[in-house]
Amino acid sequence: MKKTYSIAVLDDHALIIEAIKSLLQGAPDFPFTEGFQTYEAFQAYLASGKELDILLLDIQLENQDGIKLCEKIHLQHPNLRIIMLSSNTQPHVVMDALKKGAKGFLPKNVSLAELKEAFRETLNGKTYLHKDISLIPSERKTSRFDYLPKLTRREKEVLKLILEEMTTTEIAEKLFLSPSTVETHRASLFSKTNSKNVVGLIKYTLEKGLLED
Amino acid sequence: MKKTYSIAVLDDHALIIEAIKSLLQGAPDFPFTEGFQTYEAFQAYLASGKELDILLLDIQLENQDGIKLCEKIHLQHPNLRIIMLSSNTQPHVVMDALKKGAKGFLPKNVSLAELKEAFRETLNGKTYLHKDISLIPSERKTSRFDYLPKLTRREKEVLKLILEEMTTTEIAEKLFLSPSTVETHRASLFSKTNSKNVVGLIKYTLEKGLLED
DNA sequence: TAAAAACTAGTGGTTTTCCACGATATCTTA
DNA sequence: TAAGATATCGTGGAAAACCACTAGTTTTTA
Repeated sequence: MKKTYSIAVLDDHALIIEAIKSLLQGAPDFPFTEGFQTYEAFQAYLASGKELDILLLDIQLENQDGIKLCEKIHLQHPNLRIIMLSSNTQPHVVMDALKKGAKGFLPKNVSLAELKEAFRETLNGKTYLHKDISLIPSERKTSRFDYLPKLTRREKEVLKLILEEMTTTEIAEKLFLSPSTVETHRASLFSKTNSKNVVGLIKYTLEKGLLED
Repeated sequence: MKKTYSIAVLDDHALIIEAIKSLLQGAPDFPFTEGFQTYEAFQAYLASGKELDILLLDIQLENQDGIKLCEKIHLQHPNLRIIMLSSNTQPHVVMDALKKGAKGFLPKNVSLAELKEAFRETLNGKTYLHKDISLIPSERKTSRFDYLPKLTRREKEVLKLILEEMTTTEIAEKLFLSPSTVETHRASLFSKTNSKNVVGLIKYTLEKGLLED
């Protein structure tokens, strides 16, 4: 396990960046790494090969929808923990962000203690939500956030190979199965994701992180 | 040679104007003169007979195409140095702006040092481009930003409908085209994204944000 | 204005997907 | 141990995707 984790902030207000930065001076194990005011600057940083563990992302950037941005970043960097910063804690907003890959939700006036707590939780693969944030009870009952369909071992294997642009025949050969069997697994993948065809399946997989871990 | 030069910013985001303004407080020889959020305000200023040496112009104003604006301003005020502000550093965009009279190109998160450097260069009749900007398309591999293939209008339309799980026939009907035509567009989408089939195309589209904007 | 790019549409294929069935074997767990 | 889920494979067929061409028209750009 690593000793320290790198933390970045993407928020168009320099003030927020500064606030987080100064907060984190009290947490040596979570060193503030970088602040970005634009998505482009953030992209450039990651493109240069730098590593990052956690991103604090403003939900309302200048021109961009932070949740969409979250989705995009999440697709490109599945291992990066994204924690949304927002004063808007409406349940549907929170749910939406979580579905698009956010791992946490904090208000902008977060305390150091809570910030650290959120970091620990998300690094452990959990989801952290600020106390005041309550999800709609009916949506809460399942797991912590999403009702992702459960895929069987074989279905996952087949799905991974579909993602690699392989045809049914190729997958069958690779897994030493009959094409019929692979077709059966495909069919059950469509059914589980309510897709009409492979396009829907791929979209579902990428957008909801169906294949993660 | 003058001792000081007047600098103005035309950008619809007040934040950017403020950012530049505060940056320039560290450069007494380049006093910040005025910030404008609309072209009309800028025009009014010049019409009143005030002088201006350099204009920092946002490439993406609210409703206007900054490059066209650049051309217009340049025709009216040939001696005014126009430096474009943009996060979009695609070669063709840069080339386009330069052809329309821009003398420089900078990202919005420019540093004071670079800003001053750009001013000096352009005042000397040269052209200044941010270091990450490459005019040669074949060098884009070295650029920090991913190269995205340029899709035509029709290709984008077709791609959007593919994303909606529509079949070729359905797309053809919706766009009032022959299925053959839709197939042609599909084929060129595959070719442009180096995909073997629709799976690769969808992955590419979602992961690289091909369809954005 | 000439060249290039985009858009259109076709022929005639082959391959792959997707569907609707049925059916047996194994593994898991209540 | 019985039920249920998972994994396996089949037939047959319709629909869709994909390929390799050609080629005329329109729009854009140099």
